Order: sequence, then C-alpha cells, then structure tokens
Amino acid sequence: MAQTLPLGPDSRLYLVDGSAYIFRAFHVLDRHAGGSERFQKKDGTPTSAVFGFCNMLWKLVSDAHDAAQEEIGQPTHFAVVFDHSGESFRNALYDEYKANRSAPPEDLVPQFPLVRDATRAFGLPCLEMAGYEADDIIATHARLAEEKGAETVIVSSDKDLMQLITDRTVMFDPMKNRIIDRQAVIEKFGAGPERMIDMQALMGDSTDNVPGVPGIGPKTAAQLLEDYGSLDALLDRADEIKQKKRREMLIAHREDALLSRQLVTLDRHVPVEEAPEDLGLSPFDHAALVRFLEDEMEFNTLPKRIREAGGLEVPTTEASPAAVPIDQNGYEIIFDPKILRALMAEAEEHGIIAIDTETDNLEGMKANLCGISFSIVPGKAYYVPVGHGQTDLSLDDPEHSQQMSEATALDILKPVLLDPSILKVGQNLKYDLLILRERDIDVVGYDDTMLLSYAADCGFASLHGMDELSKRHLGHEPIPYKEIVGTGKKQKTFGDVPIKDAYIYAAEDADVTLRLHTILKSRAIESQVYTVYETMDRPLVSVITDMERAGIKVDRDRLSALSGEFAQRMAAHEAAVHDIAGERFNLASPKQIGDILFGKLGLPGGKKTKTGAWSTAADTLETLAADGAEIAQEILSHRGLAKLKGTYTDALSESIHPKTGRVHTSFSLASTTTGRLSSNDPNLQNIPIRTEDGRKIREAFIPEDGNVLISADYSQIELRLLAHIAEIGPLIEAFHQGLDIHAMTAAEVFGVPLEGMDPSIRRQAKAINFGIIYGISAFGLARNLGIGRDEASLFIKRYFERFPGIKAYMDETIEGARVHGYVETLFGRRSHTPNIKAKQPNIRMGAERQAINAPIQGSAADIVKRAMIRVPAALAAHRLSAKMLLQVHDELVVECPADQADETAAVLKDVMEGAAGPALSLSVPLVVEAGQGASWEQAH
DNA sequence: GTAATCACG
DNA sequence: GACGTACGTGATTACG
Repeated sequence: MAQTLPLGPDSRLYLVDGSAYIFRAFHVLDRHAGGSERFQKKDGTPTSAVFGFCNMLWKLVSDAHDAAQEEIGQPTHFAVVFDHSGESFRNALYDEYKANRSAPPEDLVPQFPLVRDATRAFGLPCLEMAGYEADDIIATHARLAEEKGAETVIVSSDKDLMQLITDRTVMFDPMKNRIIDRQAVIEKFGAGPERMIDMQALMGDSTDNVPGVPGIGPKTAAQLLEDYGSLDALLDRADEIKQKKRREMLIAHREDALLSRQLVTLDRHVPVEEAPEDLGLSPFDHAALVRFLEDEMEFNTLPKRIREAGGLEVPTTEASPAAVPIDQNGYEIIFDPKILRALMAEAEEHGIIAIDTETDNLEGMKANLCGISFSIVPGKAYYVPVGHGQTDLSLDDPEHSQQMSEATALDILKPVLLDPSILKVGQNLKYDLLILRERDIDVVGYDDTMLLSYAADCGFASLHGMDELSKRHLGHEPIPYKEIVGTGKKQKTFGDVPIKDAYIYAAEDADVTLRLHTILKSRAIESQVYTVYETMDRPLVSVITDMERAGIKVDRDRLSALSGEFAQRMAAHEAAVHDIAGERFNLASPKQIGDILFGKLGLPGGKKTKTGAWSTAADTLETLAADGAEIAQEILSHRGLAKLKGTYTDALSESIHPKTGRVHTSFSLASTTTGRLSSNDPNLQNIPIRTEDGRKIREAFIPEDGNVLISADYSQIELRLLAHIAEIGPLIEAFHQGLDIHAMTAAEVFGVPLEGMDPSIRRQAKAINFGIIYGISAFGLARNLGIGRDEASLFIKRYFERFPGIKAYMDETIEGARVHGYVETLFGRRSHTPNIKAKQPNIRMGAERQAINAPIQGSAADIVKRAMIRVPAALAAHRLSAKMLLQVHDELVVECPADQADETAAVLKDVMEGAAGPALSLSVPLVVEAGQGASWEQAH
C-alpha cells in the first residue's frame, strides 16, 4: 500500500490517466490481437483492457522500463486517476458536453471495476471524485506537487492535459515510450503549453463535443495566437483579420470560443481528499499481486515475470529460450584448442550452433578476424579470440592465456561449418559468410535470424537488427557495440578491445542469436511466411555473398579525369552566380541560396519547406529559370555537377579496394518494406544514367581485360505485374502483342489514334501509369505533370473508367490491409501496414498508397530474387564462368569472358524471363533486354 | 542528429 | 469538408 512520504524537490510524482488508458489498451488489444477471444476468463469475463493496463503499470513501477522512462526517472510517489461515472461540472456549463460519445463497448464495461481492483492489487492509490473528471484531479495534484518543488510525470498522451506541462511537469506516453515535454508540444501544435487552453478553445474537440471555432485547426490557431497574443485579444480585435471567412467565423462564434475555453480549462483546485504525501510509493507485495493476476484475472505470462522479479520463482533452465535469464556468468573465453574441439563435438551432438564473427572492420572485404563466438545451449556461450592485441595484461593470468592462431581455430571449427547436418545460426549471416569464404570456408547449412524476422515482421517500423530483436523478443537489451569500442576519438577497433571485455559482448551476441532463432523460426512458420524465407531470402544470402566478394572494377583514372572536368565547369558556374548575386556565398548551402534569391534579389514565387526555410529544390529553381532568372539556371548547373562530383566521381574512388581494385558494395536484405534489396557503402543502385554527364560515370565501371559486362533488365516489370494481379484484359493483351504500353494507355484514355501520336500525350500517359503503381492521387499527378489538379483528376477518372479492374484492385487491396494488417506479394511475402487505420487522414492515406504499391514492387522484387538464385546453377550447367556483380532492382549486371558473352546473355535472359515459374504462371510475358560492352554504360 | 537535396528503380 | 499526397531506397552537405 501507499505510504506517507513527504513530497519535496527530490520527489517525483507519477499521475496515471487511468480512464484514458483503459480505452487505449482495449482498442489496441481487441483490434490487433483478437483480444476478445484471447483475453477472457473461464467464465467469459473479458480481460483485455485489464491485461494491457497491468502490463503498463508493471512497466512503470518495476525496473523493466524503457530508455525513455529512464530519462524521466523513477517515481517516488504514484497515483492512478479515474473518471468518476456520471456527469461532471462541465455538463452544467454546457449540456452537450461529451454528448456525442457513444456508449463504451460491451466487452469493456465489466472491466472498469476490474481495473480499479488491479490498481489496488499493485498497492497504488486509486483516485476519483464525483463531479470531476480525471484530468481535473491530475491538474490539482500536479499543482500541489509543483508547489512543493517536486517533479510530476503525467502518464497520458491526451492533449487536454498538455496545458499542465511546465519545466517540472512532463507527460509520458507509455505505449509509444515517448516523453511529451514543452518542446514536443511546440512541435506538434506550434504553440507552447501555456497557450494550449486558448488553442483548444479555438480548435474545439469533436470527440468531447467542444465546439471551438469552425474552420480553425491547429495551424491557424497557433498563427492567430502568435499574432494576437491571447484568445481575449484575438476576439476583441477579430475585425482586423484579413481573411473574410475567418473573420466572420471568429465574430460569429465568439461565444462558442469562450465557452470552449471554460470547458477545456482544467480545474486545478479540486477539493481532493489525499494530500500529496499520502501518495508515497512503497515496496509492493509481489505475492499479493501475483495472487490477484493469477487467481482472479487468470493471466499467465505477467505473473510469471512478476514472480521472477520478486524472487518468488527460480527461473527454469529448460523452458523457452526467453525464460533463461541472460547472464554473463555463462560465458567463457576459449584459449585451449582441446576445449574447442570438445565443444565442437557437443555442437555435432546438438545439431545446432549459433555463431558470430568479430572483426575490426564493418566492410567485410577489409576486415581482419578478431575472434569467433558461438553458443550451443541457451545461456552458455564462448568466445575464441584469435586476433586481439598481443598480450592482454588485463587477464588474471596473461601467461597462460595465449590466444590460438586464426588458422588453428578455423581448422577446428571447419568440420562443423561444412557439415550440413549441423545448423549454423547467425544474425545477418551474410557478413560472417563473407568473412569465412575469404578464408576458404564455405558454410553449408545455415539460418539467419535477421531474415526470419524480416519475413515475419516486414513493414513494421521496428527494425531487424539484433539489439532490436533482443529487446522485442527476449526483453533483454544487449551490451551496445559502442560501449565496447568507445565513440569518437577514443574509438578503437575490436582487436584493441581487451579480451576480458570483448568476450562478454561477443558471447552474448551468440547466446542471444541462438535464443532468437527458436522464437523467430516458429514465428515465421506460424505466420506462413516461412516459405518466403526458405525459398527466397535464405538462399539469396549465399548468392549475394559471392556478388559482394566479386565487386565491380572501376577505372580510377577515368573518374579522376571526370572529377577534374566537373570541377572546372563548377568554377565557371560559381563565378557566374557570384557575379549576378554581387557577393560570394556557399553554393552548397540551400539556406544561403534561398537568402540570396528570395531575400537579396527579391525573386518572386518562393516556396517554403516544411520547416519554413526557402525551398531551393530543383523544380523551384527550374520555374525561376524558365521565367528568365539566369542565376537560377547557373545554380542548377552547378548543383548538378557538385552532386556528380561529390557523390560519385570523388566518393567512388575512395571505395575502390586497394587489393582487388574493385568496388565491393554491401547489399542489405532486410532494409526495405517491400522485399527489395538496398545497396550501401557505396550505393551502387543509384549510379547516374538520366543525364549525359551522369552517364560518363557509368563509363568508369568496366570489366577486367578480356571480359565484358552484360546488363540484363526487365522491361516494364511492375506494369506487367499490375496487369496480371488486377487482371486487366486490355493491358494483358497489349503486353502479349508487344505494344508500346504507354502509347496504348494514351490511346485508351485520351481517345487518340496510335499512329502519329503526339509525344507529349504519350508522356502524360506514362506519368499516369507510374502514378497508378504508386497509389495515384490527383495532387501527385498534377505536380508531376505540371498541370492543374482538376485536369489531373479528369485523367484519373478516365483511366479508371477505361480500366475499372484497377480501381477494384486498389479498393480490395486497401480493404485486405485493413482486415489483415498486411498486404502480400504474388509469392506470399508480407508487408505490414500498421498505419492503415490511423486516425490522421494523411498518415492513413500514406499507408493506403503503400498498400497498393507494395504487392507490385514486392512481386517484382521476388521475381528478381528468384532469378538471382537460379543464375549460378544455370551458368554452371552451361559451363560458363560468368559472375553476377550487381542487382539494381530490375537489372542484373554480370561479367564474363568476351568469348562467352552471347551465350551468357542468352542464359541470363532465359533464367530471368522464366523466374516467376514454376510457382506461378503469369498472364503476361516477362521480357528481358540484355546488352553487353566494355563498360556499364555500353552494356546498358 | 536532422533537414534538404538529389541520384536510382 | 478538410486533411496534405505520388512508391521504394542511400549519400552528401550544411547546420545547430
């Protein structure tokens, strides 16, 4: 129970908005987790909201909280506040207050008293008062705490409470783990907490039926208050407002605004019964809490966690991987080859081993091996150092702690790594595979936890890195890498980390990976995405490892010559700009360009970016240039060259590997929400092609002497897949006949003949086709084509009339996303769309466009992946020695001996065009165009 | 670290 | 009737 504890400057009072939380917990669990079926007692009493509520309370009061709460600090005082049933004083002010609220859901009603019981079971004060809302009680206690100099944390995300925020009072959203302080309020509403009352009075609130002033939203309200200082001043001087509509509204709804202000102003002087010192947090009775949760609520996992925390239960060692606590005492350093051999025998017996290589470089091609960690049984993990600094004096017995050589260690590990009956588990195993292949060990039989997570949870904002996965699935935060190697100047390579520190980090990685594997594998199987993992992403790891190792040759001299050329031309443009501007400034700074163009020179038509700065983006400058502003054209030319030089000619040279003379990118297999790959360090998927200068950079990508580069790319793959998926007869037919699909679209939509078609009409049709794939909007199409929105709307309308199947596909896809929470590619890859039910229209519509696009883009990605997996075997079958080097979404680049070029191109084309089969028989043909040459530019 | 910009599919 | 918008990426630079 709560204890008497004086409240002073060192105290911190948590005030939980209980009522609001019940609704949130209920909706989250019921909507997304099938709460009503999963959370109920044997007698049928629903408990989903109680469960969510208890989880939150536990997180708040135990040590299991997140980083955000860590920042706020632990509570010393605590209360949970509820709305009292019945009306509040606000109904006397306005009888329509909250009149539009519908009755709470049937399944929620019986949970109201249970949540209060739960609060008491936690030993926490439970506050409510007739005639007042929870918010008023919170406001009063926050005031009392502030008067005592204490800090207050309001656990809620309700904007009605934001008026209470001060330097010593913050809000905390436990579901999003977000701190809402003064700054956050300003970011969200454009006005500080002290203005929130006036803001709300103007905006109104449809959920509480607070009227406000019609037509005024947050943006306008913030602007008006900024200009006039306060609501009173604004209303008094309303006749000064320039915008007719707004002025009339403010005058007409003056009384509404004043009433709204009364309604939204919280009562900070409620005659509360409890003094602040009555709310002191006392150590709580784990046993009593567990009894309530188990016996009365019939929960399982939560009481188990509370038992463990309270020392009521010794965790079992044989249960689920998550149940074994992660404990560094189970980790060991291996110096003795004999022990390593013995452990490999154990791995053979278990048939599974999690491994992780530690190196001194994130770029695998440049990395030296520092050590290898592994784990065979959860909780026990080992680190074999092979490349740490000479003698590690930090060890207890440096003399007898001699690390074995890399060769010795790898020799002992090798049989296990090559044995397909022993499963090797890794997190982002591509990296380890590369390290080992560079040392002539080709791992056979592996699973990748990152890719299992990607298959199961693709599309969720959460990422698939090990730290994230561990936190999410094991509730354990691993030692951060940065903590081991340091940051900034003091950062050292892993080899310089004392073995005594390194082994714990390394062993933990293996331990965590092994545990994650069990959880993620069953998760992928249960959610029916295991096939995607098993047939596409997992086999791809090996293929991509070889591509990364192969790299692509880049002509350094060519690049540096190009760099010089660009530099010269940039200087000329820079001089011209400075001449016109009449002063020198930094052309790389958009801010300075904006100041010169729209400030000093006073050019018209300036647009603002979302942060209020002048936009100097290309389309803005192009408009200015078209209107005769020579300086805009000069800036554009300069910027184009600066981009090419900075991002490509100069940076690419840095990436040429000193030993191989080639550029080895890293492909990421789990970065995108659609199933595509991405390329980084350097990114070789965005090498210029659209401009003449840009294409000169492609000329620097070359084959070895005697070889050629072949580039093979799918023609219109996404449009073809759209035609197939949405079953659009005329489009399917057009693809079969090999027609120009954009011209054909133009003919259908604009009713013009194919013969002698105006190129600009075709261009517009092409833009529509792309727009369709992106989840078209009139706004977007209008902007892209530089036409009016009305005209764009008309185009879209005609398109949908001509191809009604497309509209139907879009509607069905969005509906499917709403029902399931994800969309699927033709091959069953899922992309989750968590925002599909968002309240904010812009967020929701964004999710809808993603839902439309992901199956198309993702199915194309699947097909390319299927092709990539088959290419090596197909080449081998034809005794061709070609190597795959790059993938650029719909294009594969390979290098082969010149005398094999034609045959290689034919094999490549065959594999790619047939990559959808046999799993799928498409209603459209896939067409691949292949070219070859002495550079990537020539091959394209 | 974030924002702006721009390279690609 | 208003929201505020094309889909998916990564690298560079300035700037606080």
